[in-house]
Amino acid sequence: MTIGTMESSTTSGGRTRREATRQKLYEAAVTLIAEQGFSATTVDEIAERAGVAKGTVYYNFASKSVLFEELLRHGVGLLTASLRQAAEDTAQRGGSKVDALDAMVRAGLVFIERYPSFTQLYVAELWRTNRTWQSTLMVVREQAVAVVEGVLREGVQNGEFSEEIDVQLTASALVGMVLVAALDWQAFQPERSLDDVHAALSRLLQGRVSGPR
Amino acid sequence: MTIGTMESSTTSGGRTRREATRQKLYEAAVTLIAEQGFSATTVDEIAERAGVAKGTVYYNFASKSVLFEELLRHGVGLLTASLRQAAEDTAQRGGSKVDALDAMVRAGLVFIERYPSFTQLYVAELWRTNRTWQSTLMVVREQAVAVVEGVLREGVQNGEFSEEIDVQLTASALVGMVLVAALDWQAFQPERSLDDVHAALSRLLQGRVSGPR
DNA sequence: GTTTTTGCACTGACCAGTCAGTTCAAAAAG
DNA sequence: CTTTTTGAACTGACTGGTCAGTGCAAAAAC
Repeated sequence: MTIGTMESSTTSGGRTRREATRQKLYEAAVTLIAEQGFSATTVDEIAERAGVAKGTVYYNFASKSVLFEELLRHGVGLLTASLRQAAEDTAQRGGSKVDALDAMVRAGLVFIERYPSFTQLYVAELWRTNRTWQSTLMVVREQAVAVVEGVLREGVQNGEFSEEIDVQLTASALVGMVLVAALDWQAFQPERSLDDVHAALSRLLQGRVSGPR
Repeated sequence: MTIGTMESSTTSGGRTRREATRQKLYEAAVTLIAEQGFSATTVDEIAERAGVAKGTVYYNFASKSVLFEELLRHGVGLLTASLRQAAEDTAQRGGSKVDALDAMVRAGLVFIERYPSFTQLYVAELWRTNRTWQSTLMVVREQAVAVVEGVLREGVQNGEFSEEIDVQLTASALVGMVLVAALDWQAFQPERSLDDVHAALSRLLQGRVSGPR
């Protein structure tokens, strides 16, 4: 995706070049902001890491905040698509709703393994208040959680889940479970395999924690 | 602060006033940093919110970072104590390990309800890298998670939990479950009662999600 | 008399955003 | 095929402002 950048290609000029620059800026920004936070990250740093002049940042994005917001939108878009895909695939394969949740847990882990910095940054900003990009975060959160809530609701309807479960809270809790477990995995035991982590979470998800019954 | 005495250890007077000022500064800082993040929060703001002169901040703390670090230590100390208490009480009452976990979930919720800003701020900083207070965060995280891990381990030993569970990961996941559910609760449905939220999480914890038996 | 707080002026570093100027590939003209 | 023009993309020095931290004399608290 980012490689190459040999010109040619494209029908009408320059478009490709710009896209490549934006991509480089996203990648630079995501790492730096994950490490240091938004305010502590300077535009100069982002430009330098992307191998681009500062002016280029402002040629491509209206401001530092706008760059960040577009980054958020882009990233959560990827996650949401992936979760939806997982749920759909399970349904088509005739799997149960628990299977769907399990597949989504895995999709979440895959995402976090692939984009750890983005995840870090997202978590760090999500519950802040008074920030300009607050609304962007909300919208984007809504989308992702809605997928989980959808599966839970369907499960309640078809009798697979108890009618007494609190869909909203349970969805939050599940997201939190995966999020924190995955971040800890990446931060403190990155050598472990995804399957390994997934197995542990599966067990928890399916209530197979208590002893041999 | 440099060498020697200066620490005349005023038994009655001085201690209290200073302590009160520090407390005011903690409270001001915790709110502001939770809302805006560390870097975006200025020392002038903290002083103003605490109703104190800027010089006082520097009389009481060596720097902005030090103020923040001591804040972290102080806050997590409270949480850890509370979790330990919950586990202990359950044990003394002869409850099972699941009961202990459940009690700890509740203790966590109580803490977050009481100190939502601190929790926000903590989550926002925990997985960052390259920060000066990184080590403080780690130590402090270790303490809290260790309490949960302890209970899980005891549960495995006495046969209440499966031997196959991954203690470390499961502990992370449980912490994440409570953390995210509680933050969402505070942020998006603050009108709900603690009992309500606790009930929903209990259900999840005890695997009573799947249908009517 | 000692500790703590105040108020305020000051400094030096740092940083978001700007803008006049440069680059260069492709289109138009010759 | 060669030369000229065009304009989108990019550059980096510069500006105006902000902020952590200092210094200190005087007041307040103890």
